[in-house]
Amino acid sequence: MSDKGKYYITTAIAYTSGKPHIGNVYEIVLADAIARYKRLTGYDVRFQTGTDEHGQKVEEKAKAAGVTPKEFVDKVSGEIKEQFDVMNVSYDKFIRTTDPYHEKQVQKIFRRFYEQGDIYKGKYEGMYCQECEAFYTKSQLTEDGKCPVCGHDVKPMEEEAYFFKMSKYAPRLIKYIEDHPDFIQPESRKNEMLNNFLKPGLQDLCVSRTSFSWGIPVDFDPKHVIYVWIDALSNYITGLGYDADGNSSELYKKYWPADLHLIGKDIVRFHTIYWPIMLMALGEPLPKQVFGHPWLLTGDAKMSKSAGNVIYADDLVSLFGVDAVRFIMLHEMPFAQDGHVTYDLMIDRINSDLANNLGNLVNRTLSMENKYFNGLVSNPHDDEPIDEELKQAVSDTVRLVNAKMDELRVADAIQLILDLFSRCNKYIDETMPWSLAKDPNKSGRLATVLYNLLESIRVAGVLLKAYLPDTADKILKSLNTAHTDYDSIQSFGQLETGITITDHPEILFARLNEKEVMAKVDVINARIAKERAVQADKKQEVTVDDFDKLDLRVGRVVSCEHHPNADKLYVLQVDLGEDKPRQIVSGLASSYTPGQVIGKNIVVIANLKPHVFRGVESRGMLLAGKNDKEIAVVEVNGLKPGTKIC
RNA sequence: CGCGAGGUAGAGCAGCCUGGUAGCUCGUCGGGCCCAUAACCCGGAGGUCGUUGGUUCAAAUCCUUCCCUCGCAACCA
Repeated sequence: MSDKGKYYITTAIAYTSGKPHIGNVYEIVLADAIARYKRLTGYDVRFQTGTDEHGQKVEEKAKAAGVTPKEFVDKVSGEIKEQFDVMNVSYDKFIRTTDPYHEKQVQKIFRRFYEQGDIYKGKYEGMYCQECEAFYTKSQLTEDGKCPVCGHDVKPMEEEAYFFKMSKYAPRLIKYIEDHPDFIQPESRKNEMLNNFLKPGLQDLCVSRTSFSWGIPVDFDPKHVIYVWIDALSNYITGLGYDADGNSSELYKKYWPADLHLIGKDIVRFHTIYWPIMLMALGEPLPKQVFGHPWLLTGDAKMSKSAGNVIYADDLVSLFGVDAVRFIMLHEMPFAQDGHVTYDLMIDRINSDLANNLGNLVNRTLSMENKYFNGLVSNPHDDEPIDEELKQAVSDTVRLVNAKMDELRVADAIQLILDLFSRCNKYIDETMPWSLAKDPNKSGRLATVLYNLLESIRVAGVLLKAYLPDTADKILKSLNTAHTDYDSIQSFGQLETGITITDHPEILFARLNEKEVMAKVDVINARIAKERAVQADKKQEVTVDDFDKLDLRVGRVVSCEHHPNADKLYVLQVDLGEDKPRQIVSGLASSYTPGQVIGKNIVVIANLKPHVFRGVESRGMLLAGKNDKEIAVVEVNGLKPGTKIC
């Protein structure tokens, strides 16, 4: 096979805050399909993924779990790797930001930026509001210099931090982006970056923190830890063996710059602005392309544990098998728009595309070859004009798949292969082999027809290696062919004659019964709900004294209006049996109309410290149950306003 | 008027950049076939392409009005 040179592809590294769901895993599978395709077509591919393990969130989660941060990330990084591995992903390197080599290089990189003047020690200045315990910039304050939220006085406070001078490199970056139209994909994101961030002017980026300690320390100023940007983004080069002192590895020299950074659309900014600028500061070449892929959603909602719609890769694999899950992930995702999956849809697609179209085609073809020729492949070239259409479809598919993959349109590429299987099914109807078999004089024609089918299947099988590797192997193995590389599908007719195919055609994808699958899904969902409940209950124990501090009262809602300045808030007047009603601001707008709230007998925390929400004071808080979708207020009936609750 | 995406047959989507008889998959109805995993092949029904106005010989496609949905931001103590 011709050597087309190197191809370095990376995914974003996954943050070790918990077990990743299929939305997270999708990115790795997409990268895997691209990596496998590039390998198939003759590139020397290196594919890197890994985990991002530092930061405040990890520190807090570890504390809550009662383990050290390192113990915590060791566990979660392992879980993440399992989720990747279960998808049969062919990465060459799994990097962790806690790897000693990475940590050392990040320190060196940071120091180098500092020494060459790109990073300076500065002060994070802000106006601090004690009431809100929050920082505000001067421009955020009210006209008379008060806190924009609560209206109290603020005082200047400063915190020491290191900053990266982003603006220095901005003109070069703008030129680079404009000169390389393919650098940011899809193109809409390119405009977003230029118009929203680069052209208005870049702010210097704060690159260190003192507020937590789980991170790589600045070696010359150890009370600072290096913040996520420099730490996480550097993985793309440290994973190859980059050395900031100039002793980079051969691997690095061979593979850098990256040909493709595959990332989620939410972090395009970091990869197309901060990362390139860091590379400029290091004097290293920029990645050739950054692709911000869309999201994989369940139903029409983003996956989240609290919403109860999480789906994990290992569960799906246990239900459908690896290749079916890979197929769903790769095929159901549009190029630039979020993809939606549900169990219904998955069952539907697996049945129609994989079982009926692909699986059945292979099965019926192999069966006929066995039945009519004992599996012995021959090609007497008893050709007819109709065959040309099939052969044309085969060579078109090879060519078009390549074109789609060049544009990273993986779903379209897979669809082309499915269309080829479909064309083969049609060819069977056109030629009617069972009918040829009845006439001994047409044996040559029959053999030719079956040869054309087997060869078409072989070509499709080779192409499938990138997307459904196990299935591709099964197909090619059952044909017993030795011709399985990309060169062998450049012209029709490379399938050997004289070979014997398997006499036990395997069912590649069994048809799924929706009821059976959904029963299993219920079991899985119950398990996930239980896991969630266990986690949610993990609050610190309190004493009766703690509870007694709360003054809970029955209140009757007298009126309810929209907050003048906030969509989700209502302003309620609540009768608590006092002289006059209390004003309470509450976030009920997403679940109730004002009319539904008025007249309700609710529970209010009467002694909560007053708080101002966007200019409206709230004196108390009402109790309500809440998940990601809806809110339901706690109601009591038959008690007078003001009644104490204990 | 905070930023962005989208509204095309019962469902899910393509087409829009580069105007020219509206397409795909699933479902549905009818037919064919029997090699195969009740599968495969053919055909039908079903859409005034969210709304208003405009440009044009011609608009799903370009411009414009309004409506709706979904992300993000703000805000939900």
